[in-house]
Amino acid sequence: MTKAPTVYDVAHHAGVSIATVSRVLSRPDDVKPATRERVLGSVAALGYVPSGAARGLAARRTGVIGLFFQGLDAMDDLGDIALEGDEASAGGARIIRDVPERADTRVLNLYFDEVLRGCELESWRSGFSLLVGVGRGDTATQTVRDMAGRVDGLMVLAGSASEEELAQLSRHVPIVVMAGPRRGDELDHVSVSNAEGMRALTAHLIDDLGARDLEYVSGSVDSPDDAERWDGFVMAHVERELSTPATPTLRGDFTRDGGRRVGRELMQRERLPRAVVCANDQMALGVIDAARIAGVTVPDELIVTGFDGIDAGRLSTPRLTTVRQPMETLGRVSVQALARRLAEPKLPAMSVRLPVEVLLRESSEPSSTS
Amino acid sequence: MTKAPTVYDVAHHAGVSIATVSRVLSRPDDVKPATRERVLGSVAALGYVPSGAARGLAARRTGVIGLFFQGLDAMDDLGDIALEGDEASAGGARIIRDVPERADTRVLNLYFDEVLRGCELESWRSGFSLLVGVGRGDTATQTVRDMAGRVDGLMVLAGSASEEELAQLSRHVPIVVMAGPRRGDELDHVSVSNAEGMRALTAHLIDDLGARDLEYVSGSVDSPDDAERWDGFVMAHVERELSTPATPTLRGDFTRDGGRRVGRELMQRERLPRAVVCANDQMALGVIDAARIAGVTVPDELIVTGFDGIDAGRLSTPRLTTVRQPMETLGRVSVQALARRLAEPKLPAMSVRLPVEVLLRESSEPSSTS
DNA sequence: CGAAGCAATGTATGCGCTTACACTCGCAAG
DNA sequence: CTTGCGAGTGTAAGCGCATACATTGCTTCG
Repeated sequence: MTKAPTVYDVAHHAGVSIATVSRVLSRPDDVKPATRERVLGSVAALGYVPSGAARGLAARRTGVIGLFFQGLDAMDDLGDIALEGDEASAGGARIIRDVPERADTRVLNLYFDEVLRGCELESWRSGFSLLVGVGRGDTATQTVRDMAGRVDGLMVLAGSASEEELAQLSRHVPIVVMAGPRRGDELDHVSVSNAEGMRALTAHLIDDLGARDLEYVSGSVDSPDDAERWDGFVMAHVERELSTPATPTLRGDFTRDGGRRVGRELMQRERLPRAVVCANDQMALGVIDAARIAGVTVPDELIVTGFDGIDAGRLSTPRLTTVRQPMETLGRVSVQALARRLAEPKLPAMSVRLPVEVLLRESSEPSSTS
Repeated sequence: MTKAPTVYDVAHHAGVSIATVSRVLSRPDDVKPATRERVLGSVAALGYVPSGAARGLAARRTGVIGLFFQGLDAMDDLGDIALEGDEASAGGARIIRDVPERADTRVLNLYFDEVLRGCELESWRSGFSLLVGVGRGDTATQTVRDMAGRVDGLMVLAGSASEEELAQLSRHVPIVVMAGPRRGDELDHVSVSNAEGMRALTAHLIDDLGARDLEYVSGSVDSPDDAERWDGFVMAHVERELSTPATPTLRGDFTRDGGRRVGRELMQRERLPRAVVCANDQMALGVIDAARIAGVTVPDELIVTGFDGIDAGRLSTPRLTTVRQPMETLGRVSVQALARRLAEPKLPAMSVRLPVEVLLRESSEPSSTS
């Protein structure tokens, strides 16, 4: 934490000019081996660490790409965590009998975790560092602009920023929109076959399992993902000349609790639908919770399906039939798209649509499979 | 993507000097309201985005903190993902009958996901951006130095970088070591009560459940976490004047597959131990897999316990008894520690030790609880 | 033996901002 | 009518690096 050495210090120590130091660090082959070794020796001796800011400023690129997304709702009511005093705090272990009913207070955002992991992975492979930013409420605009000012390229999860905002920012840095519908813009898009997946799943329920009365549980009116899934649901019906309401009748909020609530409402009906098709896995798990409490067996009395393919659905009982999104792949491909755009800025805008997998599991399948 | 406007452009457009523009953006109150509005108008009109690099260089702080960790093993053999052509690729949906036995090829690193989430959360709350970097093999040193050069502070997951490396880097930026044992260094540490937790769990198995012969499954010789957990295991034995081997006899590799392998070996013994205490959850789940295949019931014939408290253990059947680490809290507290260090650089090195929770669930408890 | 060419290194400029300091007012106090 | 002062703004000096261009010292070839 003393004053950090700079190129000048290293140059002086090694008896060369700063240009040579810079070259040793960026294009070592342009320097005579003897000098190179000497410079590297000085670097090590002084503990020199190049300033990313100065480097970025001079070179006009930073080697950092950004990932911006909307924060979790739960972030709002997040308490402070006391940072203990200067001395080591006690630590310790508490024993808890963890019965299944204990409320799960943890904030889960499994969807995004996987996307993030894909981004990390691919950033590493491509030699970029990854700057992760979450926006929340009114600071969101500020945050995303700030990020745009310090990265070479930006990936934005659909819905995290307004289109105008993105359009403006895209004049500074290339932007890849993730998991959103392709708009009439010039941005690069990487998305997922939401409609296709939901359509295929719905078709399976109708054609193969003979279900006729299906209910759709939506997560949020604003979510473009949800809208596309609903479209797929409707499409499968229309193709078979079956009718659906104009808009989803059951509304959750993408959370397990929301699913439970919707499930409870459903269980009070005098007649259950054959299948409940949920816009995501968490809500589906919630519906299954409600069914279990009401003594309704899944899938015999009620088929429940989800969307996303999170781990929790693979580990639940019964395991959840779902449409698995390639979330990690989404992250990876987005980074690749960005890398490509950076390499060739004048390519026309591209739009990649990733295929999904409909995973048939016990929450929908006849028990023979189990 | 045209040439980006700079302070000069904004200043000219608003008819002020660049200093005023800068002030409007950093300390708005120092500027007369009328001028401020005019400048903000120009900013909006030009779509000005300040350069993070220039800002960081001039101000000597960037508002970015870094999180560095060792990459996943699976990163090595990671195939390429084809980025489709310029036109929209087909997308689509494939239907798959997902029987339970299907291999789980996904790379899980649930542990780190939660720490990362905690860091994100708290960074956002503290007004920092988070730069995430993974190191892998020989590029690790390069990566971490690079990060050190562009952040105000750095959090390093224990074991991701050598102590000398950290000592050197800490002369440039404050460093917080996460989840590692406190060394005799001047770095700030945030860690978790590994030994305490394992000791409490082991004591419970011995005292309350009457287990006498316990086996410990270690994950890696190099892991300081593992070493501490082993210490706790031994401690509980020593306190009761029971003996243990000098070093763990069963070795997994922290993966579920590794746990399965160890489990298979165990199942071939003529006499099973009463309990298998695993150094993490994934291995414990693998051991349970092996037990199920061998027809051994958990917990009646064999008690299995894990460590970490990942979701998969909460959702498994039977649910896994484990020691839950406050991983998200670990991330959050680390950010706080760093923020505090940045605010008051000359504070003495601090060491925070977070408490853990021993979660008793059905993989260890008599079935009456179930 | 001299000119040309090349490899290796040095010199000097500027990237876009922050900030110490200088400066200009307008106004209250002397 | 000065002087002093503070609010508001401008001037200018870097921050630490990359890089275009200049320079140097060799080698090579005519």
